[in-house]
Amino acid sequence: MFISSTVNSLDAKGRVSVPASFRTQCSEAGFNGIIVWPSLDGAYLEGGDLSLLDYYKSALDQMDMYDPGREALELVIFGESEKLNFDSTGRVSLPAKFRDYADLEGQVTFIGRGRKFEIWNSEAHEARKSELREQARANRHRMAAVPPPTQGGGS
Amino acid sequence: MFISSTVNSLDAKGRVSVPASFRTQCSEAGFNGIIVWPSLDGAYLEGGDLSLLDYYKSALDQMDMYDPGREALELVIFGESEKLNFDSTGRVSLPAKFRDYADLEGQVTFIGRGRKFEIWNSEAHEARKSELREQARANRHRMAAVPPPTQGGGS
DNA sequence: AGAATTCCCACGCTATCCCATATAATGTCG
DNA sequence: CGACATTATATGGGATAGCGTGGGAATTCT
Repeated sequence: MFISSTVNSLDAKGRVSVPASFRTQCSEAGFNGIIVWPSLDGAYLEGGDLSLLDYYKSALDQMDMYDPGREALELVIFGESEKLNFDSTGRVSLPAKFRDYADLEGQVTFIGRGRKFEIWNSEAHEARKSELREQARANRHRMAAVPPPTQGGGS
Repeated sequence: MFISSTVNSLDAKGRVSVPASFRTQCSEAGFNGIIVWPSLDGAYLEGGDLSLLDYYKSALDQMDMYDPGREALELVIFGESEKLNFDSTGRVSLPAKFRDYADLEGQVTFIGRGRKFEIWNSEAHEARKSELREQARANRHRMAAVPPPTQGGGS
């Protein structure tokens, strides 16, 4: 799982170090790099490991082959994603189109989100943080309805 | 899987470079080139590697041998397709009928779609992009019902 | 023979590789 | 318990190889 946030810097060549914990995550999934795409929900990037694409592929394979919705999803999910390899020191180089889309320069923030993660312009992410916390407060009661874990010492 | 989009240019001789990642895809499938045909849905081309024809063949084999629909599908899918070899630098030359059909000249865009890919006049594709994203947003909830991938050690 | 296509080589750009350095985290030993 | 050594991580820059592109020569087809 991708957890925690890290701020790293984007250099003049468009390269950025992927947080070490994310890297081991991804390598274990079978591809020495990350999958990145522009988010559908705002000016930021989303990313994950290779298993995510397999996940989408099986999900889409269950839809009718010529469902227009499926076609649009395929084009956006596969067409706008990029496979970015790690270099020997664990960096990826972000294509210009991605940097433009998410307004990335200087400091960028990686935010773990479980199965995937987000990449933000650090300032932009700071700006939305307080609003996010409010929204989390307002919604937290909605996630109570889960059976408790089997006994064990809940610490 | 065919993922990511690339803009390449069509030269005066009707040649265009196939994106490198697509090329390795195709070569691994056993044919040093691509399969291309005019789309049934609009003024653009679709393409894939050799395995795609097998895929369609099995799909068609499940229909009744003398189903008129099957005949039409066979004629369109197999009859309109062309195998285009890569030259030594990874280009294919698009036949005039394809260039005309998809209005290709100057810049063309290859868009990965998982099992296959699309080839568009770059301007035409840019024009439909925002609509595609909207459609993807509207449909993404429909693909939620899939068991998660068998990822590495679930912690 | 003419036209079109395919093959081949050369160029420029960009991304990738590789090494060096800086900073932080961890471990070890007095 | 604190000072130092060692490892892991992040960053910067120069060298190199890969990719896309253009044009000429050889080949094929009609």
